[in-house]
Amino acid sequence: MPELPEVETIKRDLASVLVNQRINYFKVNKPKLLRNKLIFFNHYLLGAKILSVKRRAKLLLIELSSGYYLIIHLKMTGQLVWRGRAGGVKSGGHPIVGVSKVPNKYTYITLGLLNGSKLFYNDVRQFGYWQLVNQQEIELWLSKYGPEPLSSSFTLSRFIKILKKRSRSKIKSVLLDQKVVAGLGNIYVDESLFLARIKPDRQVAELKLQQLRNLHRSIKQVLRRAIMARGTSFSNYVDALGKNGSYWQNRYVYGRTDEPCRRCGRAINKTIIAGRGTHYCAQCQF
DNA sequence: CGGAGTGTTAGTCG
DNA sequence: CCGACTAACACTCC
Repeated sequence: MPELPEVETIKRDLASVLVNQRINYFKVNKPKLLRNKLIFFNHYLLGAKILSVKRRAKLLLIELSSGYYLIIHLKMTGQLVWRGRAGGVKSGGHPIVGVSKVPNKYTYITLGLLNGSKLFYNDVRQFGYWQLVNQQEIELWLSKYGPEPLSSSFTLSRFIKILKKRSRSKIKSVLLDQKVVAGLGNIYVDESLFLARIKPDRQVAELKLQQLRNLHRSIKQVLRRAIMARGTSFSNYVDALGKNGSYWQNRYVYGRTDEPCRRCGRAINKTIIAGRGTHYCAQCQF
C-alpha cells in the first residue's frame, strides 16, 4: 500500500521509539522476504544500535551503528507494528481487516530491542522486502529515484525538465514512475490530477505551462494534507492507539467511482491507465 | 464457484 | 524510449 504519506507517518512514529535502541533479537519465518542471507542479517543487526529512521520515496531507511542501512519496502500489503514492553502499539502500512493483534499469521519478521519492545513485520501478499545496504551502496540506491516532492529539490523547473523527457506518455503513467517524482502511487496521483484539473490520460506534451504549475503545486498540497491526516487507510481498521490514516475521508476521486464529484456533483469515472484503476471527474478535469 | 480487482515494482516483449 | 502485459501472492467482492 503505502505511498509517501503513509511511509512518512510510519517513519515518524518509529523514529520516536526506535532511535538509540539496541537490537538483540531477529527472527524470520519467511526467508524470501530477506534480500540478503540470514547470516548476514544476524551479523549486522544483532548488537547494533539504531541511529536514525529515515524515508526516501516509499522506502524506510533504518540507520545502524554497524555501518549498514536496513531498507524496508512495504510494497502492497507490508505492515510494521511496534509494541512496547508495556503493550503500547504503533502500526503502519496496509490494514489487515480483523487482524490488529501482533504477532499474527501474517507476521513474518520480528525484530527485538534491548528495552523489551518489538517491531513486527506483517505482509499478507509477501511482496515487500528487507535489505541491508552499506554506506556506499545506499547512495547509488537512492540516486535512482526522482526528487522528493516535499523537499526544496522539487522545483517547478526541475519537474518540467524531467517531464519533457516523457512528453509522449500519459501524465498518469509518468507520475507513477518513481524516477520522475519519488513516492507517488495510485491514490495520490489520481488525487493530484484532480486537484490540478488535468485528465489522467493527457499526454505530457499537451499540457500547458499553467497546468504544469498547478500539478506541481497540487502534488505537494495533496501529500502535505495526507501526511497531516496520517495517510490513507482502506476499510475501517484502527490500530491499538486508534491512530490510523484519515485521508480516506478527504479524498476527491480515488475509490469514489459513481459517487458525486465534490466540486461539481457529476459522477466520478473509472478507467484503466497504465494498468491501474484510474478515477477522475470528466467535467472538472481537462 | 469463478473471475476480476487490490495501495508496488521488476522484468519481458513487441 | 514506451506501453502492454505478466509475475510475485492472498484475499475480497460481485
